[in-house]
Amino acid sequence: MTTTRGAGRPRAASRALLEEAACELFLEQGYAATSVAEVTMRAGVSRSTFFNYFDTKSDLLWSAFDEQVVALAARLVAGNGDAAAAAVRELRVFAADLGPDSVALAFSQEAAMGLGEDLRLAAVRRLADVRDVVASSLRAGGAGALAAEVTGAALAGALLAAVRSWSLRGPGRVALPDVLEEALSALGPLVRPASPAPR
Amino acid sequence: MTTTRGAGRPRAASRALLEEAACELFLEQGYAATSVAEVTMRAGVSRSTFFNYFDTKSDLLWSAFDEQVVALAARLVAGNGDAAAAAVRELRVFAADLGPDSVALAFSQEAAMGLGEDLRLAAVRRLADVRDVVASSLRAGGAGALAAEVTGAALAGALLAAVRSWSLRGPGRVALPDVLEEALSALGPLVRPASPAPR
DNA sequence: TCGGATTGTTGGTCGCGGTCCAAGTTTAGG
DNA sequence: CCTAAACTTGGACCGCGACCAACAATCCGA
Repeated sequence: MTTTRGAGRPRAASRALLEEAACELFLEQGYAATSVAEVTMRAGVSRSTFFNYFDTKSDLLWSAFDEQVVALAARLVAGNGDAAAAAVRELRVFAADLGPDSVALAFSQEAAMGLGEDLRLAAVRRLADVRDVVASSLRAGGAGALAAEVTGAALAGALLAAVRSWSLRGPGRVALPDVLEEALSALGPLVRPASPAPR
Repeated sequence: MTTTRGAGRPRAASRALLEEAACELFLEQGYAATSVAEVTMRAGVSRSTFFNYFDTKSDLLWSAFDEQVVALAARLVAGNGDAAAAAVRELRVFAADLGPDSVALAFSQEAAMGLGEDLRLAAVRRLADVRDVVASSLRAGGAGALAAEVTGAALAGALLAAVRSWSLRGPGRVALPDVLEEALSALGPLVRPASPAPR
């Protein structure tokens, strides 16, 4: 615990290494048809090692997104002022910070082949993650449990729909924050008061 | 192909049988700690047979809910008038028709032990089901894909939050439609215009 | 220079969910 | 009575994820 790296064997594998190998294989054969074992084969690493870096196969596609989720959670614990407004605001920086990484791959696969149930489930799991993070923040802000969960689900649904639409149109063609604004506007006046014209 | 049931062996092992056995075991040992094999053992049926009646272990808890989802989908294909209003309206009959069945068990388990990731995933899968059904209906009604998905997610989120809250307070103590109204009201003016004061 | 202590990697085993299939059993109907 | 349809069964199979005891590489202090 000195500063950066104490004693010990240096890491032979890395998340990035596994993600690259996985992306190649997913593009070649699709997500469902690729096993964790194959990924680790190509990465030149044992299967056991995989689970030192990821909890789940689907984390390979969503790791960038998941990072943003924990960052969002961290930002929301320090909630000041209107919790709902804060949630919307922080959701916007979520969108701004999320790069066109492997997340897009998840949905591009959905476009190519009829989205496997696995992918659908992995995506909606993230929706629940965001919903719970937001709901928890709203509850801390004094909202009732039911209202907090509903609002969280609505906002999370907007975020995920935005990410999906953004990925499908090909990231780069549009900016995620813009798509998110469009998604939020579909939520109607629920969120409008919090956004003084996003420009 | 005469009228209703052609020749053949009648279904001896009914869904109800499996559901009952499952409920017992879930109450005894919890959902995660109960395997499909155990359920079929108690039901006096082979494991293979289980998958003739259910696609997934979690279907045991959610079969009543799933029925309402297909009913909802059926009702929404015949969409007349404002699709969004119709969605809200049909969501209300969804809530009215959903009895306090095994659905409640899913969430009561969540209350007892710290909800397993399995349960959480099963629940959010239903959210996605409802979202997609609603979104599909809205798209058919002329809404854009993004807006349809967002609205669907918001409404589905409200429904699931309502079902959860209703189950946790113990069904019977409150009526699901009432809880749903409360959940919808958290969505704000998005849905208000469609409900001319429910009762 | 040597021996821990620490940190990662490996192979292996295990249980479970879910799929598939070929064979067997029960029923309706000609 | 025979056949064809509907259903059940056992078994094999695969992949995910958990777990664990051994092994390897590195750092650090004596």
